Amino acid sequence: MVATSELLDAFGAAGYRLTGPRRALAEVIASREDHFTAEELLAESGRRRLGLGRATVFRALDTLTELGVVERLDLPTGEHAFVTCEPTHHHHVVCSSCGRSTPISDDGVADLAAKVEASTGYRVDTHRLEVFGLCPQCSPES
Amino acid sequence: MVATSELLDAFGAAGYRLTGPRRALAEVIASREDHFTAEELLAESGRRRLGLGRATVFRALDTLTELGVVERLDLPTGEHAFVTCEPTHHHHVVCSSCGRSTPISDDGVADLAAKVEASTGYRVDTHRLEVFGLCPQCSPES
DNA sequence: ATTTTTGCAAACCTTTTGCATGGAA
DNA sequence: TTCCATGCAAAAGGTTTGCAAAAAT
Repeated sequence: MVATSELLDAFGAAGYRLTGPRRALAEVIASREDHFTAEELLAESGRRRLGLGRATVFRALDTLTELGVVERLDLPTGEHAFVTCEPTHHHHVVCSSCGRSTPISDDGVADLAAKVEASTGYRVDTHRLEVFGLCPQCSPES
Repeated sequence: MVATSELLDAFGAAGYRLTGPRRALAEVIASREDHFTAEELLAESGRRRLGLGRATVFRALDTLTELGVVERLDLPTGEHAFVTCEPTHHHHVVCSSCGRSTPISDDGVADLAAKVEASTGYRVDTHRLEVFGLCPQCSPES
């Protein structure tokens, strides 16, 4: 969950132009609070008559991913989805029922990386953690 | 890294038939010590004149994944790859230079899952950790 | 004016499916 | 002999690309 302006600022700060399609897309993304696929954004943009081209959506997602305001997830089903995120958080729990996602701090994971270095001898430089489960709203006893 | 027979046993134990193509594929997989994609197995099977069909490779990988002797990875590049693994280990460090992979015990990760439950209220049921780095052989100072 | 960005459509790549044939049990 | 597994080729997804037109700086 991120404001439209944060997405636009990310484009601006990195020297990308603030075009109509990018503004439109930023709004579509900001209006979602769970994860989304490129195809979903495309469909939504069609519904709202924003007329975004497929290529534009993919290119923008790519850019936003590089800028760190969006992150690509690989769901257990193999689908590629995206979530918006603060540049400092690096992981998410995603609800397997409603798709909502919540950031997790990287602390524990960093420790883990250190352990891995110690036990395997690898020089770790990237990691990706994806946690799936039921969010409080979707839990049976809530 | 896994023996051909382990792969075959997995098929057998689960009630799948031990067919020629499955034997052939098991050997191709066993001969690889790093991760591999479906396409690579296909290419290798072509080179060895094993004549495996594309569908067969995908179906077999799917089955082996369900049986837990193979695991699907999503590399940072977005590629889908597979590694063989013992059914009890659930994570890997993979070398970004040579592709070799080493299993990591799940211990620390399980703790992490508990922390996540506590801090977010999610009921965690699956997680996926992928760690990337340089293996000892590919490290600059080795 | 210059350079980036867009949309379109086609190309691409990977994975899946339908179905008749072949092979295991 | 029965049912599972295979191969083929086509279909289906999802993502990328080339290029001329449009928009931002």
